[in-house]
Amino acid sequence: MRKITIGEAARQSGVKVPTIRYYEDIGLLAKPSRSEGNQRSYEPAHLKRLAFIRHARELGFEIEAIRTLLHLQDDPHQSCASADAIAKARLIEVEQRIRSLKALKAELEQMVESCCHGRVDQCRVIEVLADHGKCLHPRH
Amino acid sequence: MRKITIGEAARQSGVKVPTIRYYEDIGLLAKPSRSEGNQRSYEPAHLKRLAFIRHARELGFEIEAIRTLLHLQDDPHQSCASADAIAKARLIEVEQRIRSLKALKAELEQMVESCCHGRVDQCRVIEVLADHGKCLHPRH
DNA sequence: CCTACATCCTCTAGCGACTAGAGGTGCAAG
DNA sequence: CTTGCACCTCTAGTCGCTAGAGGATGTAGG
Repeated sequence: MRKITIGEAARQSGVKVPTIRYYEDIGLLAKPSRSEGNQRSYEPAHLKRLAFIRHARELGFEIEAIRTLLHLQDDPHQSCASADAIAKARLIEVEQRIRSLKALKAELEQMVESCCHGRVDQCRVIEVLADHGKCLHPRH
Repeated sequence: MRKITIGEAARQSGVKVPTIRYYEDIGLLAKPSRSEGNQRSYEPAHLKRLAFIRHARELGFEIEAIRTLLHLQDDPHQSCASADAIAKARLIEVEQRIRSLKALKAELEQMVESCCHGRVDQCRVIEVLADHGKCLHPRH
């Protein structure tokens, strides 16, 4: 049998040991069997699950979304419309976030460029922060 | 005198009432005087401060960075190098975040496009999540 | 067999930046 | 005078972990 310890599972999956225990606590990862000395003993199925979770987290999916995706994966006869919807929602979020970060970037660039490199009372950085009206775009 | 209640300060600054109290708790906003009935009573200086804080939060500065920026603002003879450094650091963060979100966006687009719109067992969305190797870029 | 040491166990508390709710008081209009 | 909103304090919850205490287990070398 190819059972491994939590430390080894962490190494192979790239998910930290306390995080693996946390995922078990919140019911995202099935409880593994235990060794005689009460140590967790993981099987390949757990590792697959961890890889899935890690990948989804890297893509910014929330835990609850991942829970749904895992349920979908477990029931392969279901329509994948829900998975599609979750991914699309995430895509829209990411697109919005990029747009708003780009606006921020422009604002910050302007702030930094116009910094007087002198004393605070002439500093554009502080000034712009104090007065939203001095921004490039009134809404960001 | 132009003293206002916390509710009015919230309306004028766009910062929610509990958040204003929270800023007071953590020492970001000076304690206002109180009315006879123990209600907070804000002056224009508080509103300016709140506007500054709100604007900085919108630009994604952390509370501790804002604390530093506020200290700088209070001492206008200081060099603005620190303010400059804080803004530059934030700019770099934002640029990195944009880059990584763009990579995510590409990944998600591919996932969504290749969704079979059928059953889960043929679904690319689930499949890609389960297998990082199917990503556009091995590192995202 | 003993010792050292890494790794494991459970449990609680902390992070940042709020947000929600309970239970009570103040205040202004009808 | 009562209704009803806005205010007060306090505690606890959110998300997704992370850190640390205090103890048990497992393994490698002597």
